[in-house]
Amino acid sequence: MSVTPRTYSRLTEEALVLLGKQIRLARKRRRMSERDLASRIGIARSTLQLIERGKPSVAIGLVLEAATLTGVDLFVPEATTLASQIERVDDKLALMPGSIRVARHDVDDDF
Amino acid sequence: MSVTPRTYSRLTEEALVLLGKQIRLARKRRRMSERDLASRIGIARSTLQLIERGKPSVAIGLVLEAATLTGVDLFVPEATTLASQIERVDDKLALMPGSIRVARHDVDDDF
DNA sequence: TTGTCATGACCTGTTTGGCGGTCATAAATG
DNA sequence: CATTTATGACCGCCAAACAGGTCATGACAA
Repeated sequence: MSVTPRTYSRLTEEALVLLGKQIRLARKRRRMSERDLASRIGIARSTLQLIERGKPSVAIGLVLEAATLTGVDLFVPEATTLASQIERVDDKLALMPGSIRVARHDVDDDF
Repeated sequence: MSVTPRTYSRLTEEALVLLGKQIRLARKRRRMSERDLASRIGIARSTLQLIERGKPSVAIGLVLEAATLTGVDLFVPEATTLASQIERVDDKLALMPGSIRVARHDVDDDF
């Protein structure tokens, strides 16, 4: 008993709640009922309720699917496509060492 | 058998892959090994690997936690706090009808 | 008002995600 | 070079997510 219920950072929880509320708002803007959107995504209505409530345990794919189907943009504030962003990150990743060792004396950087 | 393996929209899959790669890059920037970051988040290394690979089935809370702990900003490109954004969405939600009915003749709007 | 339907909050059974482990390979260090 | 460690890719197990209902309440339409 008493299984230490995983904790999340404040930022994570807020982001989750915000995303859920945005989806809920977008759904209503499009005049879709919970049942409508849920069946459109291919999930149960109970799951959509968890998503709109911002529950951390929901599979991220289902949440993003709800977001895209309601027109909530995840990232991409502007015109840049996701694919191009992936390429940019890939380029940067290629410049990084293949595996990471512990720093000898000092800690991390972030410059 | 053959249980129709759930499909995701292109946008969802790309967003997932991008996010995973960004986390991976940020982790390396901070010179953390998979083991380091995983234990810091409180998850198994195998789970972090799924996150960095962009698997849709991972719990969204774990992914966002990995993002925040590595310094990848989800939304909020600027200074606006998440809490203030939540309030703004709440205000808009308050103006929406409590329940959504089907449109009489035509479909949705998006104005 | 009355009828209809959306929502909120449950609950149960089945499925599957996440954990913890192993092993081989790759890559960094000395 | 040799040594050490990170990474990639597996696998089995068990708790938990998700599906799919039910019911009460509330909100819309007519």
